[in-house]
Amino acid sequence: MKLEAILKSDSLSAAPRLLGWVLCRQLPEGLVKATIVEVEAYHQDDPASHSHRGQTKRTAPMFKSGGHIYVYFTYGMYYALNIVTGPAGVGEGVLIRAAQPLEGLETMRRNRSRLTGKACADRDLLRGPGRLAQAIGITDTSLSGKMLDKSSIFLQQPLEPIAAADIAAGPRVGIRHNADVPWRFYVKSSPYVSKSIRLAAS
DNA sequence: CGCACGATGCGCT
DNA sequence: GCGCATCGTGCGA
Repeated sequence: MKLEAILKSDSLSAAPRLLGWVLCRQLPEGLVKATIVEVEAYHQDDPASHSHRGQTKRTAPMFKSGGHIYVYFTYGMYYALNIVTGPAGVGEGVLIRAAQPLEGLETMRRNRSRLTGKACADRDLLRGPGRLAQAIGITDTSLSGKMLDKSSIFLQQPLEPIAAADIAAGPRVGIRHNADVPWRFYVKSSPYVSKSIRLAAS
């Protein structure tokens, strides 16, 4: 399936289809690549979504057309990366929660250790939205509202398509409202999904 | 191991 | 003020 078609669809359809796509980020030190293994869908009618209470300066990118980027800052210290989906005017998107490192491991390790001061296992480099953003060098919200490809972030087609049988759905992580709906999607066989999910799945 | 809590700043009521 | 689409640490078993 073409990326354009995926990004044009609503977040619930787009989220599982983004699994397996390769997230790429061009940094001064070099190119960094990782395979997306865990995502969550958020849309306007969803009380857990930032777009639910309407458009604000912060959430405006969510209301742009599919393929834009939405970056938000939370818990006083973490950033999280979302891919906006759907038509312009509708506030929805897909949170990238975890990925498997492919290229630029050195750069990612350096980016992560810069904050903690400690070494980080390869498996943990991109496990969780906050860590993922750190590893690929997102240190502010300046990418929010930019378009994929026209910025330093873009997606490449999966090296191998993820089998439908290898995709699982479950409740989303860390939210209060609408916490029961199974709008988190992840690659069942991947050891790179976040820990709470692996516990929930096992 | 698992669990509980503190860090830390911005958007929203 | 409060709460957050989180993470690392420190403690006890």
